[in-house]
Amino acid sequence: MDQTPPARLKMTDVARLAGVSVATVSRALSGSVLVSQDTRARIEAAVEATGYVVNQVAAGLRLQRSRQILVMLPDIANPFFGEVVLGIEEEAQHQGFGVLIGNTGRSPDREAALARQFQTGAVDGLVLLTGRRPALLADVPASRMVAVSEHIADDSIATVSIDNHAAAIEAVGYLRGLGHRRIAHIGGPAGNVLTAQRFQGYRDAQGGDFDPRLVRYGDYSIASGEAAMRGMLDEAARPTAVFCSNDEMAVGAIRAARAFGIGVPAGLAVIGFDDIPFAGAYDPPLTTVRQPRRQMGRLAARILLAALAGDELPAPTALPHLLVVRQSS
Amino acid sequence: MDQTPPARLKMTDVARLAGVSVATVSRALSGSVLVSQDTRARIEAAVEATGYVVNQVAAGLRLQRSRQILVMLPDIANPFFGEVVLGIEEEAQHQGFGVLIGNTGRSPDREAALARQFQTGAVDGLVLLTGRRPALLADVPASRMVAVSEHIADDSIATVSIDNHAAAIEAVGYLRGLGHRRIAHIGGPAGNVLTAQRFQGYRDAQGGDFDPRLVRYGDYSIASGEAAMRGMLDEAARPTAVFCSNDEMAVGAIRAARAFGIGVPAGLAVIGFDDIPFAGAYDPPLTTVRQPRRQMGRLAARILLAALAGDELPAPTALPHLLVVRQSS
DNA sequence: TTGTACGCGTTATCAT
DNA sequence: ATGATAACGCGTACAA
Repeated sequence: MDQTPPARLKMTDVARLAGVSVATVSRALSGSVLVSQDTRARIEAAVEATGYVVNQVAAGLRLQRSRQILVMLPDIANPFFGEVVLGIEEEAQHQGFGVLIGNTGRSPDREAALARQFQTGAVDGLVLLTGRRPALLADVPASRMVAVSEHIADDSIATVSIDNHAAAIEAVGYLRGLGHRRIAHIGGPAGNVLTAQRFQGYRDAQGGDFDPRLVRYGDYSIASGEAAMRGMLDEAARPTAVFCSNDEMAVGAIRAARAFGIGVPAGLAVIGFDDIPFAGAYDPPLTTVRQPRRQMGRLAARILLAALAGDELPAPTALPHLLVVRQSS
Repeated sequence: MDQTPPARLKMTDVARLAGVSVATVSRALSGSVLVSQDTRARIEAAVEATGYVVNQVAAGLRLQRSRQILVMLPDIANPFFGEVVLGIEEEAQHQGFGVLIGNTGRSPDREAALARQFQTGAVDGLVLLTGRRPALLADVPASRMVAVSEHIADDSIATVSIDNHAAAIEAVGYLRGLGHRRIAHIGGPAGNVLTAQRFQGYRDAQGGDFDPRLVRYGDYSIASGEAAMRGMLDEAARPTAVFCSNDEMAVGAIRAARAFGIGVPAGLAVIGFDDIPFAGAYDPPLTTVRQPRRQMGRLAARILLAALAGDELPAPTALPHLLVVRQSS
């Protein structure tokens, strides 16, 4: 039946229909003032009638930009990142940009493959949720990327995050207010900036009560949180509370406690981080530090798109976090 | 410092360096046989030395394709979709395609805005995780899209999914094997094909024990599952088990039971669907039907890319599911 | 206010 | 086996 695949129409077609040149159509469509009310109306009518849309690939070639941004993240299946992406996508789409997702799976190879996308002109800007700048992107100007959540160490990339140090102090301070002194900490991967910031907050809040034997590191998985907690419960001097660097590890800690016959919060108070959707539904509902993930994504996109348009990169600003107290503490 | 923003090099530059014409470079890079060992080596050396990569935008304009596919989904923050996207991305990247993510948020407006991307030439193909074909895409050939998880009603779009009817029968059959007869069902949004398939399986398994008062519908959220279950526990004749159409609603059902002082699985056996990462970590760990999400994504991408390359669309094949028995039943 | 014509970086056709 | 060159569809000097 549809013998002739309706041959997508081009600007020439619209021009012919409206009885003007392509230049005029182009101007009209890009909102130039250099076009009379009258002809503009005719052109718009023609566009309406045909359902014409500009070919972004051709426009991109001409303008040397693609109106696409790439989000690089370690694990899209993680609910934390998902919600951030939602915010990015919201703002990007609002400004007429498309969003590409690249999963690194924490593998440098995948990272490199993705970075190549950047070189091919398929992408104008980059949002980094990986906590580091891929090696291949060494020569891409900082004004074309923005980092979310994790500050990127060695350079001038704009960053959107909360004040992790303050959030950790607040969480641990809350536990101390409950009377806890032997408070453990399960952090993210060691050596990472984010991990260091939260650890420092924990340490500062603990002050003289700080005990290095109560600090472990995981990889943000439930299993790693459980393993870390088991390790500490095996020791003679057990903690009475634990501050975890994400909600998954907090769940792991609770499972470990349970395995030892320890009740939560009676025998062990637990605080997580992020407030993923499941945190409030767990049993017991998790006390946790909420990050404004959606808002972080939106802001990151806004900063990046502004930078692409030539604006200065803003000084890093921390978004507000919120300690959500539930029944695990 | 870097005064001259290193002006991305083009094929011409490589050609000059290798002492050949652009045509030859293009041929060499696309693996044509029409190029001698010798010159190919020289070209490869030049590429290596400069780090040149083909400009996909320009190639796309010439070839009339973008090597990008768009994944449309209702909610990227949902772990089910996240894992499917992972599979899609894996296969796509393997074949040199980029993946764009479009979040509809179940809003027709967003859907339309996304669909426009398709018309602009920015995208070659489409993966639908939304359970329906957007209105705007009425004239896009079915060979340029593939649906995952939910069969799309009215037409010939290729679909990748499990056998939902069989899976429901298996889940409910398992409960019946445990001696349950008053088995409730909390389904997804009413009117949706997927919901109907699982309901039908439930009904078939229940046979003469089927009782329409034990069927409710939710929106896949924890809250909706909880509300649905509360409704049934309020009634005189309570169910002794419930089969839920996803894990979130199963968690909601457990919370409702708890609020009524009913233990799980002692007072109420619960089965979920999907086996999201949290299912095994919940208390009690959830019995659930596992869908091979990653594999579904990979297969969908493979089918789509094959179709874009001209292959026939395969007949719908169901991927294997797996009833994972844990402690909630 | 509008039109003409060139170029964005590739690939494919046609010569050679 | 290689080279010259015409598209691909659009935006924008420049001319009118």
